[in-house]
Amino acid sequence: MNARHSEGTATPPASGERSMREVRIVAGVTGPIADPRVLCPVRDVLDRLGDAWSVLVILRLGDGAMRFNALKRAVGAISQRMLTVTLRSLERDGLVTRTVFPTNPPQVEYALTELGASLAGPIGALADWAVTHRDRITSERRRYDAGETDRSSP
Amino acid sequence: MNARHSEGTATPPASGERSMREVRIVAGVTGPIADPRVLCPVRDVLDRLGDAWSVLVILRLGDGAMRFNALKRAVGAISQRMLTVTLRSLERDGLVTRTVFPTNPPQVEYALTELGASLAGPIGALADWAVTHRDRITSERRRYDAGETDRSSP
DNA sequence: CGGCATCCTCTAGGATACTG
DNA sequence: CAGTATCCTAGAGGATGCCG
Repeated sequence: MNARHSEGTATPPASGERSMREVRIVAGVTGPIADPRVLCPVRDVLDRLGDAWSVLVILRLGDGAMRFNALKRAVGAISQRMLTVTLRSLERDGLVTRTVFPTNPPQVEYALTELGASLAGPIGALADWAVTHRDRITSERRRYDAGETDRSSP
Repeated sequence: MNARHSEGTATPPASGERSMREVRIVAGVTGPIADPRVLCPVRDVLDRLGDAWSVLVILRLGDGAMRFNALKRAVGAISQRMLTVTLRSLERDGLVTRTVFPTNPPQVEYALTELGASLAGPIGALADWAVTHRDRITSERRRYDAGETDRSSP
């Protein structure tokens, strides 16, 4: 057999949870999208947080202001270039402040703005979901990879 | 002057909100990261949702099961290839089901699983944040781009 | 209708080296 | 210390064409 069944048709609105439909409306996804980069608030945020390092940097700055190299060590495998690029873009969006102390050698401190700190909510929601469901996803993934022959053999 | 001040040092824990530090612990970001793709739950989810189309597809499927081409039309500017790729990977993670009806011509229906539907929470949180702060970000961005000369001229 | 397979492009991002 | 500049590669993703 080639078809995989389950759920049939619907999206269960779940018990006390928010409906995906409601979220779609809030997200402004009501018609076809011309360009994935425009007109969708959720995509805006994901463009902002979806890159490899932004969230890791934000989480580190959540503990308080840090200087460039300390931040680099704390984050880990990030390259100097990417830390610079990431911080610039976070600064541009008003999520992070950059303060230069004209000492010698120079000291530069980065810190979350209130706007940046307010991301704790959304990021926390993602973290909770991830922690709750990661085992499930891992097993689903294994199952899928195991039954791969279903797709090619009749 | 070259330094931009604000906030000084700390991350305000805000009124009744969640602290970024707590989120960091939940996210498992307690030591330096060797590879951004491993050991951080939040990064796992963002790798999953951060691409250009996944969330848009998920939001569409939130209204109920859809066939391939209907979904393609609904989403908009997505290419056939990327819709296929996105759906495969969502299916692999157990977020979406794929049901083949052996009619002629063939019909294939996609639907959210319960696991996929449970993303309404986190995605909703992102959407709310985005809608609330998008104007602020836009203006911050404009302000930054305007004062750009500060960085190069002494 | 619902796909693969192929080709081609463009960007994210690492490595390295130099500076105020 | 905290960058900037340059070079280079891998992978994301569009366009196109063929197939059951």
